[in-house]
Amino acid sequence: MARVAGVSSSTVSHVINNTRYISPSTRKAVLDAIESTGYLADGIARSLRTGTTQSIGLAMSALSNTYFAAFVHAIEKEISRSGFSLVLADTHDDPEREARAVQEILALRVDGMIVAPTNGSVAALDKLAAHNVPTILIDRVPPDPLRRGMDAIGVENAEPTAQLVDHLAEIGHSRIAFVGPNSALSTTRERLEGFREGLRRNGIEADDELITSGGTPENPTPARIAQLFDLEDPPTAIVAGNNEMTISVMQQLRGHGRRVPDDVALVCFDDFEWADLFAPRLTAMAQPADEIGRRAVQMLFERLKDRDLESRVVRLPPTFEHRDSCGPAALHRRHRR
Amino acid sequence: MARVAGVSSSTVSHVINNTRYISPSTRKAVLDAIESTGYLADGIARSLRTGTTQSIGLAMSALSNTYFAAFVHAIEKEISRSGFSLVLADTHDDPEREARAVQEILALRVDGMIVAPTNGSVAALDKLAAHNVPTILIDRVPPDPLRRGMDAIGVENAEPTAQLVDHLAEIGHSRIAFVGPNSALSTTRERLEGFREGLRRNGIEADDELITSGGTPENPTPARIAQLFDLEDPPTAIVAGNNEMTISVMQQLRGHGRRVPDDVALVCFDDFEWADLFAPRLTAMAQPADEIGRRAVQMLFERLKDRDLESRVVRLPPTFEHRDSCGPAALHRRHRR
DNA sequence: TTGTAAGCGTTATCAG
DNA sequence: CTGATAACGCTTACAA
Repeated sequence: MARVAGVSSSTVSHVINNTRYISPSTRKAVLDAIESTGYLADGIARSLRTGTTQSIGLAMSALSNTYFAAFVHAIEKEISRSGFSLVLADTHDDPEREARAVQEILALRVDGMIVAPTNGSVAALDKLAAHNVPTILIDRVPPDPLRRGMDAIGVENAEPTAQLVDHLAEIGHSRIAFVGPNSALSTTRERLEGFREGLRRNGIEADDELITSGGTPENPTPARIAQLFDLEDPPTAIVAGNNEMTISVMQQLRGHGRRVPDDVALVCFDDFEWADLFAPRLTAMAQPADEIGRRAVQMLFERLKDRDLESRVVRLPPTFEHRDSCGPAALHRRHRR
Repeated sequence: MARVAGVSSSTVSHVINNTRYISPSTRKAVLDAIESTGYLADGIARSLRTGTTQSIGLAMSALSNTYFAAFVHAIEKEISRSGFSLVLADTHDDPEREARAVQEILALRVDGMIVAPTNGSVAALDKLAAHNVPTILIDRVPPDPLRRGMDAIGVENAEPTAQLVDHLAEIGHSRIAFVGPNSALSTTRERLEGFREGLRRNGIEADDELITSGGTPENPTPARIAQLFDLEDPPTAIVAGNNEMTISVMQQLRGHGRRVPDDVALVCFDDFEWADLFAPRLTAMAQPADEIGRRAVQMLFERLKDRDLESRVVRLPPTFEHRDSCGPAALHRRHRR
């Protein structure tokens, strides 16, 4: 390549990177040679030399969960704005697969990482910390103090879930169920806590029969949800703990021939893009997924610039999308204070 | 690293890769050293040396389009099964951004690529061909002969779309509109062709007023759809050309106060995971996205093994999901032959 | 204004 | 059975 332009390799490097003055004539010669040969600098060799890959890794159960798609979208957009590339690996919310995913991504020597930790992900986080890779935790904000060099960003969970319960209580429900995903996730724990607080402050006694979260191979989520309807005194309202659970609940409801909102009220954490367009129009707590993704990337870039930044934890509020999966809006208004 | 284990760097390399016999004692010494230092081989240096990165690139408008999420999911799963990593870039269905995306991914020296070409993507494909990167085209199968070293996989478009029209004609519709995405995409062209064939074979004259595809800045898709309802003789049935269009149509329908299926029948190309659970339950042509994604990866790996393979083009059939967005099923049966 | 040469961390060849 | 050493394709002092 240096040969075809008739110059030295360092000159080529300098014109590509604009890193020192080059006479117009030789610059043109090099540019022409690049054009004609279709030359593209080898990022691998460059990375080996400079120690930076201009790429960042993303590890989450990104693809099984439609809600995460919005995250990935926002993250990709923000990253590519800076000319960085995105390396993606799915953790399937399993600590072991997560560790493997992180290991693989790390081998590519990404400059930074964004991880939606699956609780029990000490192995993966330890590895990240050991290798001193700037990391942003997203969605699930661990309660324990953050490791050095890590930030976290996610949504508020407890109070908004309590508000969902408030809403159901206001319109007269007291047999309220909670259907959550994997109970080891910090988001689930916080939402469940909010659920209990909601019951408490509305004077409703908690009934553990109405709380189900996580699935096991022997008793998977669908079966757990179905059990709710076989109770002697079944729930009249359900709080779905996330996107996936909402779908699961709807499936079981259909299987049992119950309609929303006529037979049972449903509110959910996480919104759907199409929630307005199809019936039942779900009343939901909508996460600002776009902003969370965008800010996660920004925080990462800030940390890339200054690796000694203090660890930061950011919580963003979700917004209450009031639709009619708890019954027609008119009915609610009647009950409101 | 070699020092801490008290051996040479080549020995370390050989124990990591199991590439020649090492005495149990030294092997143990090396393994211990790896363990204690948390050493992780530098993939960058390795790649520079071996010329393979164990990563493959994916360029599609992956994230704006929910339907593609299923592709990405399937692709990621299949790739990680082989221990490869996934580098992702969004093309936003724009040739220029696509070229940039491909360039960036190429700089990372991925071993192969999967691309959902945005028609007009000659630049990107030329670059791929010039750099001799094994490439699989997915979703949009170009009609022209494939470049050397490229395969293509996608769904059948024309006949299935004609079947959608058959269905509408059978239950008595003759004012049938087609709402398609970007008309430059091969999928759109094929589906539109199928739409026309469907009209033809059902003895319905095509009315160009009822065909809208692609949006321009001056006349975006929502406006185009809205115009359909302002016609003197508006459509009584609509064929949505993909996922996104289905949502757009539903939005406009709501804006105009028309209900599905009571006021207008709707069928669509592309299915939704939740289509069974919410009303209207959409009658749809469901793509085997999982299989397409999986086979795309398999084809790529085959080509990685043998770069002189003949170019292959694979078309998979979608399945007709008959639900009730054209009116209750009973009504249809009455009209069926 | 440009060229020379060292070195990034591996793997592969060749000796021993 | 293991160790030197060259080479992968860049960037960056340093020299000219």
